[in-house]
Amino acid sequence: MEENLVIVESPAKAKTIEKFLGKDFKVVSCYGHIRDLSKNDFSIDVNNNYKPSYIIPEDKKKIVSELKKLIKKFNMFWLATDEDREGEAIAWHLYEVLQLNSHKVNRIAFHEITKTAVLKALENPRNIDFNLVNAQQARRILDRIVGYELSPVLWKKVKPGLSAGRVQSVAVRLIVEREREILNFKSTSSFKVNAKFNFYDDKNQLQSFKAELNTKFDEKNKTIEFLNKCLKSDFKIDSIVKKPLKKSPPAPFTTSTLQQEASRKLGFSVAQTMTIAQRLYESGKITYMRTDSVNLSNEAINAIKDAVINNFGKNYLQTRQYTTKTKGAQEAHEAIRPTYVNIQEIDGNNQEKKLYELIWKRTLASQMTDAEIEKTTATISLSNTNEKFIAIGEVIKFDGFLKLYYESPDDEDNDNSKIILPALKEGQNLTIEELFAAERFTHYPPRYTEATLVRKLEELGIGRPSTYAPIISTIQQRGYVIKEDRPGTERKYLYFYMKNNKIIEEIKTENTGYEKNKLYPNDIAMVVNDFLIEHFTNILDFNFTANVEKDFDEIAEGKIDWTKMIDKFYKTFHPVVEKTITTTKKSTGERVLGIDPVSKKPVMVKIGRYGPIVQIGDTNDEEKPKFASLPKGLMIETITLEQALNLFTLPRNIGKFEDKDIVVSIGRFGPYIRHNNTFYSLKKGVDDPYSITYERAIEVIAEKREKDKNKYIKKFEEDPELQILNGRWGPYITYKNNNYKIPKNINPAELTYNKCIEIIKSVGEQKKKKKKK
DNA sequence: CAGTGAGCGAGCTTCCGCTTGACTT
Repeated sequence: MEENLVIVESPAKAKTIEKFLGKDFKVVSCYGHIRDLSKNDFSIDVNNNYKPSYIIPEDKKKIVSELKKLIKKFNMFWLATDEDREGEAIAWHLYEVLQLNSHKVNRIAFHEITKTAVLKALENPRNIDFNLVNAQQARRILDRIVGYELSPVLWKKVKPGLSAGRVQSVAVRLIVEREREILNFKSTSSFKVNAKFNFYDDKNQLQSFKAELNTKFDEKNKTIEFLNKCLKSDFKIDSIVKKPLKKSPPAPFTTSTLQQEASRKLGFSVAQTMTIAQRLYESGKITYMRTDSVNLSNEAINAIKDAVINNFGKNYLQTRQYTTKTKGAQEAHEAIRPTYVNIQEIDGNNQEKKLYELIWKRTLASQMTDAEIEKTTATISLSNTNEKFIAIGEVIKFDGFLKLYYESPDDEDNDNSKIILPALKEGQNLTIEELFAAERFTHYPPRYTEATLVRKLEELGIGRPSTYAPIISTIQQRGYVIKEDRPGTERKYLYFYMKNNKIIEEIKTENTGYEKNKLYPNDIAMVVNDFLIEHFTNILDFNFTANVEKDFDEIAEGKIDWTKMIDKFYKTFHPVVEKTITTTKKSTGERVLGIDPVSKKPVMVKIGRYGPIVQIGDTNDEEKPKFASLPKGLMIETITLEQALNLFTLPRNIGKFEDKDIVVSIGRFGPYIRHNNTFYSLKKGVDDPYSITYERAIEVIAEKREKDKNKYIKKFEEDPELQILNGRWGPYITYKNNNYKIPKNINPAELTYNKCIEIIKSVGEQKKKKKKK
């Protein structure tokens, strides 16, 4: 019989802790929750005090049976799961499932994985906190009720397969509402005036600097009027104001801030950041990567201190402890930091190195001095009018943490690069060298990126570090949201400049509205969001989570009974579900666009069985209505009558080639040309099915034919069904509608018939083996 | 692979938070 068994949540943590403890301790991991409500039914008995029925999910059966075997060999058990709601519940589930003897169980917790913290925890065992466990059960059951009652409503009233939930529906709402703000945004323009001034300094050296006018003109004529005044004006420095500024370093990384910075600085997606961080964590290079805490252990702060002094000297050291401002933070772990701060560079792939470097820099910077900046504002007056030019310069007096780390803004375009002004004196006369005015437009609010959506959710206290990445993938998988790039459009703007003491007008063009990796709502998101807001306002409220969190806290403090809280919620929520199912009509987002001038029938857009469609004529009419699907880029919300009618011009017969018709249309996989029963895809952005010419269509056909020539590597007389082809991922064998990979060491052109059959058989067996596993 | 959108009905879909691997096209 061995002595002590410690159970933690993560295997990497188990490995580390085992090193701190003596021979009398074995540390194992339970891999998170081992018990949950069944995925396949509601699993809550609403007539029996909301009694949940828990099961051990398929993927946890193995670990549970291993744990069961293991506990027989030990005498004392230490449940060392995280010290938060979920961690406490995991400890309780372990206790129940493993049927541990209550006299032999100790509940312990540590917020940091350091030797002192672990040893200290062992000296302070306690019992399982059932209030905290109940707070978790309330959270779990509330989420199940909301998710599993709302989703079926959507299946009946909108479309099968959809989903709704406390977190995802709010995330979708944010994106839908932002898109509508953008659609309704009216851009206005004004004229911004800039100038460049010259003067000779004490040493008779020519100096120059740039300045901007303190007013913007909303009319072209006023702008010209002002510019003409400038031509006749004298310029002089009116005043110089110097102001010291301090900039403090940002707090060490949490999951959310790491995701944001990795997105801005390294271009990583939220999911990418998490997988890379996971690898760094598993190889012991960084602390736990799913955390909402900005806290650093004392040991870490000491190590960072040394690292700052070694790298930058004492002048740059300023230790600080950060406190979290995040709503609902549970702070069960430290901030994300290098395990060993003295290691500046790690082995690993490029991405791992980059992410580590980012974490290392941010961690050190957090314990460095403020940056001291001197901001100079010079005001330049005109002799013949009251407007002033303003020149702003910034000089870094002491760089402090900026020596190492600079937090990127969301929008790099708005980052006014620091201007250094020459030494200026009040009363100095200036001559104007350059003068220009450009028409500038107000910009719509920015669309969400993955990272800015995470920040917004965190701000609202919605979602947890472990769920930010999954939320983003869920709302995309359900078809609510799509992440993509969209091209901008050209825009003309007015530009005036001074030349030979005259003002010259010019029309320039610029590209605007180009979007990269932004989250766009689909039509279905708009329809579902409107439906949910109409009938379930409370759940979609941005404060819903914050409100129920207050209740969970009271349950955790033992002030209220969890079943009472759930009962109160269910008694108001469930009747609305029932009422919505029985009394509301199906929601299709239908919008009537106008009348078709040919048939004189109404034209409408709505969500159909297979997606958004335009319909001409009513379903009840004698004559069946005509349908056309909305192609990518057109939305129910914004499509015009003209655009809708245009969709009915397909399929389009554009002429005969080699005695056969060429027909252009749009199918499930996008626009295509059909000729002689062969399909030729049209690439988006290159060819438009509504306007493609006969000549261009023949070109497309010829291109594809040329490509197909290279498609066949080999055919066999023994069996025409067996072929070696060149595919997107290289050469492969195709046989009876199945494709088989060719091993890398084999030259496909030299394959014989028998060798192919051999490959097919061996690959087939491998597939079977995998299925069994 | 490149139709579809009438209507009926069977059987399916779904939540949020803890954890890691196992996945191919």
